[in-house]
Amino acid sequence: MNASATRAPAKPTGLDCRLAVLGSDVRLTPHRREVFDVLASSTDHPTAYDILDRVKSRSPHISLATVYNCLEHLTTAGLIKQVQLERGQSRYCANLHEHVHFHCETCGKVSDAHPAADFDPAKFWNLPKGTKVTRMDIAIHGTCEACTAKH
Amino acid sequence: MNASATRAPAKPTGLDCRLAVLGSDVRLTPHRREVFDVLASSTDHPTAYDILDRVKSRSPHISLATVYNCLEHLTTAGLIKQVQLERGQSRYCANLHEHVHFHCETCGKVSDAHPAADFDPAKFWNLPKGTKVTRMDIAIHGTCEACTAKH
DNA sequence: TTTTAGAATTAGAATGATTCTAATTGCATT
DNA sequence: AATGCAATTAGAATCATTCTAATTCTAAAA
Repeated sequence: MNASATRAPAKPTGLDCRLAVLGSDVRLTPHRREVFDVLASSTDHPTAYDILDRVKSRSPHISLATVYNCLEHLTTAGLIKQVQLERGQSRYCANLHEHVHFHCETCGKVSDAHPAADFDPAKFWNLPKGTKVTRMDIAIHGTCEACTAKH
Repeated sequence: MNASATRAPAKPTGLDCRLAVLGSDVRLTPHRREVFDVLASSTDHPTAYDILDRVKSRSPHISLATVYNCLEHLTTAGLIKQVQLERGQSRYCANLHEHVHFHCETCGKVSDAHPAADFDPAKFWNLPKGTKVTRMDIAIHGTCEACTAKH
């Protein structure tokens, strides 16, 4: 799957440098870096197409296939998260803090909400003993502040 | 969208009977009833194809399009819920109680988990004042009891 | 340096799930 | 019995994504 699996680990020089975050192991090629940067500077949970549009301003020739490829590698490496709020397009987000997604059904915007410090979600559901939790996807749908105000 | 919008409400006789649950308003045609019954007697969160297979034992000529159509009407009426656990096929469920979905990443099974009585999810996330919550989708991914035991 | 092998990138084809379309059938009031 | 809308159907179309095969790039080996 990655270089280190099929040959001796390369010395990280040039493109082969890796982001040593969270045990990730991705070659940070220019495109992957751009996709990551776009996401890191976005708070609106863009779709693959949104990301393509934004990256194109720097790399006009990047293809949709490459965007998907970059997103897959960055997701696998744990640098970004894929978010499935409804059927159809996936959205992506670079906020790695524990958070939930609020989706406004009126204006369509998606924002992050962070849990209170003492929130321990697992204990609120009666999961059978022995169940292991690896991740939770929590999506809250409703009407955001601004849309509620406009009533 | 439904009959009552375009003509005077019909007296509920024959196929035109409606399920007076939760303010819903669906014509309960034989196919819709079968789709609903299949779902009501399933705990495994079947996909549209799964439902097609099961309904076919009673109605061999039912088409996939009709299954989708029935699912849409039942969902709109609030009689069933559409569940999006991962990208790809949607799943459906007739459990209308407040619950979350546990998805075992090892065996793929999906089960319901019910929250503790004192669970008030909204207060755990710092949503801006004025935000209205209409529904929450909570999916927990991990390893189920049985798969953990097999280790 | 040149070579070479594996990755990355690309355009376009293929896939999978769902939605749409147009034609047909069925039901319930006129 | 006639009429009109809703339900059903098969198949086409669509959408998002994944796959394929060809090309280009990169970094270690020679």
